[in-house]
Amino acid sequence: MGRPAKFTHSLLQAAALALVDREGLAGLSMRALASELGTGAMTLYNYVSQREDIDLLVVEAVIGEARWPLLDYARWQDEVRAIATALWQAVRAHPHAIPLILTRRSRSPAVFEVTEAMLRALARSGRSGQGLLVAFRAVSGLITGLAQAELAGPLALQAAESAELTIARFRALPLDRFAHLIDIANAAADSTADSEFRASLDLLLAGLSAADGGRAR
Amino acid sequence: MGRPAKFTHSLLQAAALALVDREGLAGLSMRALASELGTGAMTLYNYVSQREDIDLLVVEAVIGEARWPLLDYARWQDEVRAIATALWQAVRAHPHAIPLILTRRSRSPAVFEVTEAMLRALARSGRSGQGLLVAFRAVSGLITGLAQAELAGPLALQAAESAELTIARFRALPLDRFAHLIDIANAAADSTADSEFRASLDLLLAGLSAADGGRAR
DNA sequence: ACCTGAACACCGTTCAAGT
DNA sequence: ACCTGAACACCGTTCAAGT
Repeated sequence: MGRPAKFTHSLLQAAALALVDREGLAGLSMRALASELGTGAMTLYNYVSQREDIDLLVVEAVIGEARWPLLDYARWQDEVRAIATALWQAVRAHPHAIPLILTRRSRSPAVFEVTEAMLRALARSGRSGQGLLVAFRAVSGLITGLAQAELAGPLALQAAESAELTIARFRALPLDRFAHLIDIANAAADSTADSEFRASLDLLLAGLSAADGGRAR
Repeated sequence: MGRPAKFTHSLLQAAALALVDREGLAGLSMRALASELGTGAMTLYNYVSQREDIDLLVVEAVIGEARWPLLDYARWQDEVRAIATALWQAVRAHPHAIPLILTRRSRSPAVFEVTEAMLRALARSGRSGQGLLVAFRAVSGLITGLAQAELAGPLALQAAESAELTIARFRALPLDRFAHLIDIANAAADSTADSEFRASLDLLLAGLSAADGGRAR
């Protein structure tokens, strides 16, 4: 007989994202999420079939936050930039969730919607089929790759380390063997993640604009 | 008094990578790695200080496998492509390890060496400082981003799913709302990850070649 | 110095039972 | 239909003790 459900899918989603934002990824367990909702762990299995599904809810919540101005962009490059930037900002607003976004394949409507919007903008360059696929791979690869670089690349900050300390560590390397690494570590000190994202996206857009629309492939 | 050590750092490393390759990431636990080496879990703590260090050993092992021809590349673009491709292939040779490479920050000599080599090649374009940093972010972001796309992007295969089934799923989407998504899903069927990597790297290299070397930034 | 078993505080999930 | 506690097979790690 129809007992009304105690929770909803989107309630779990919101609670899971809040928990990750507050406690970090290690704090996201079935037991912790359940107690956040005032129930026992097994209750969650009425809404998801496995732990992994909770991760997907979080990914969907983050990507679903991406919003960009719905204008008639005169240049397709500006439209691509607007969508890419919106995704970048949504991801960066939830740094603890980044590993999930990097490693979980989501097939939620929110992901499909933003993907299609990005493809629509890229298609205005005259691309379709494999040319469009490659352009999409390159742009979305750059977004996730840049988010990843800050999280885990050689220049990423150690957990509780200041930027100064990171640079100091690089300055301690042998100058003759790691001259360029030391150079960019210094440059990173006067730089922001946002400006690096903007500039590297511009590099890729220059390449996308120069090519023939991928039709020759 | 000096009892000889039973294992070595690099023995752990090799065993950990072999375990991940064979059993997947979920199979890499302190207990499993220890029993692989014929000892108890606690013995490992004589070589690493925490579980996380095992992950770093694996990342280092994979990146350390990158090898490229040490030629006098006439064009810096070809040198960048050679190093980027070597990294790409090393990563793709160990698909189970990809989530670790995406999420663990490694500061091992192997990572520093290949980073410096990449920077040396990129610097030949006339870049230094922030221009070099951005070029590096873009190239390495593209490598990890493309590896990630195959693992977890919207077009990634489900765990045990055939390419045909993935495409069938996309074909079932409403054509009017997801026309481009369906288009690239079809294109992906006639494409390989290697060719997509090559083509998207070429797009970025075109952008890097067109720009002024980043000195105007 | 290096090795290691017992024990502790977690974890996801199966099972069986409740309404 | 939905809820839930007990129990099971894991996990990383602390502790204390061995050589």
